[in-house]
Amino acid sequence: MADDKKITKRADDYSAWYQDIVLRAELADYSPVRGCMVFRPRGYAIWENIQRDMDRRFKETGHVNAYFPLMIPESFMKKEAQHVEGFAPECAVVTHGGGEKLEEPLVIRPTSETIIGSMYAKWVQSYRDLPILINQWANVVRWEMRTRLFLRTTEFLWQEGHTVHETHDEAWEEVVRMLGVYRSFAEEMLAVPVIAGRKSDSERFAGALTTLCIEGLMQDGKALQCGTSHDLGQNFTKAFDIKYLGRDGKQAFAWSTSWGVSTRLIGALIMAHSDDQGLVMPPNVAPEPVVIVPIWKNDDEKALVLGKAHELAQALKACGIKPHVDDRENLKPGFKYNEWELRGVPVRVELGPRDVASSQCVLARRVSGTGKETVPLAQAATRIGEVLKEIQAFLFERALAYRKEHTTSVSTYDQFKQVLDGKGGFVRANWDGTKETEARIKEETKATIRCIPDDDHAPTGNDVLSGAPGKHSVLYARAY
RNA sequence: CGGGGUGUAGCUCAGCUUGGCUAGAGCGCUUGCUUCGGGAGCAAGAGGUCGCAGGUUCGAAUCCUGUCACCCCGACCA
Repeated sequence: MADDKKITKRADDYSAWYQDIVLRAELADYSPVRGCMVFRPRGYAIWENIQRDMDRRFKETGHVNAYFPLMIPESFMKKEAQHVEGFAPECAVVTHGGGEKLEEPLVIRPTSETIIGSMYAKWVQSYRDLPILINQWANVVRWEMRTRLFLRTTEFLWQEGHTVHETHDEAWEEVVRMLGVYRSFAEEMLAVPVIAGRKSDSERFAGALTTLCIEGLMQDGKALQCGTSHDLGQNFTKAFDIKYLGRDGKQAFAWSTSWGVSTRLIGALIMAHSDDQGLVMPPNVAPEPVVIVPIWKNDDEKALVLGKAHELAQALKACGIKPHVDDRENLKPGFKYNEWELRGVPVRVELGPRDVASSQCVLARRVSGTGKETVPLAQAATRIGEVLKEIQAFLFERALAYRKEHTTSVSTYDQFKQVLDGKGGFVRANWDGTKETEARIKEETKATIRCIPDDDHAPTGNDVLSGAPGKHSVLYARAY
């Protein structure tokens, strides 16, 4: 009843708010191991929903799943120069096993390009063996100095696609295709609008020629990278000797790609939609899209109301909607309402004796509400289906409006800094294409080039900082 | 690794300055009864080697030394 029921307001302390939401909605918890987190059932359910839909999209684009080992011989990591350099500082290394020191240490995968590359070298002989289109769902470990639940932890879950192609053109097509898959997934399922584009050289994946990405914008005005797709060129195929006999009878190195999204997406979901009342979940990935709260005073009413509640649940299941009947005895309905709101349930159905008597129920929505709505039981399932769609669309539109509001084009460095320190968000500016400018802006403002958007046009103006002719029109932001 | 903070019941914390009797509160938990349409009430109960290790003392949650852990803020990253 006192303050312990409240969660921190976003305006007061955004990080504390985020932490409150994750812990209070029981999505995750801290673990005994520093930097590692526990995915609690409600948080893991979101990941399962993400996996199910994304896996379907991967299969539809011709991919198959496989699984490669957690531990990678240390020497593999060293075969691609930039790759080692990029990942060495954050690798966990196993030095002992079976009570003995290992002859060669094993790296816990921070990503699997190397071990998968070593296998592909065996599997690829001829152009007829290409393309290879494999995805794996796995955990990876990257030693992090500072961690945040879902957004950055030492161990996290993800999927990594690794493909090999005959030509660079085909590989590039794949890179673009998968970024498109990520983009539509983020927008359709997570209701998070994202900007698709290309990373600058300094933000590129260690060992890639080009990294494409989707970037989302959170409610505190900071950007969050939501997925990446890499054109690895022949860097790894040369390092691991992935060669094929071509149509022309000559040996050639293949071209490879990799792409991934992680459980960080759950952090994006939370930060994009939730409010000061708690979690807000888009229906398409919510652990519980619909909760039915039965109301009763005595055993007779309980039997009556619960019976109807389960009937309604059946009707919803028949429509492909997953309902949860909250029949806990010891809690009053009012308490349950508040709890499910904190947990982000999109639609709550209230069903009491008076409703049963008049064959109706009451719908309450977590967002976009115009008060409660009374619906005849016979039409409830259909109506709930409609409301869920409305909420899904509403969340996307609201997030999109926020992003439009928080994307500002600037032509001077003063404006640039003013926007960053003011409303935040994406700042669109011309860039001269040099590392030096990028580094100085990062140094001075903590903003990085999030991406060179797909609609990059030859800029007419000059670089905001250096004043040199602009090469690209890019999006800057402070980022997670 | 630098700066700041915190370790006492499942959670949030009080007690420590000025050592002393059986270590407390609220919430949560268990049992029972009454409640139940927006965070229920009463009653009884369970639950703590006071982060850890030394030291001072007749006596330490409290004082001293050391140590560990975690959180927050800065330098790397999906």
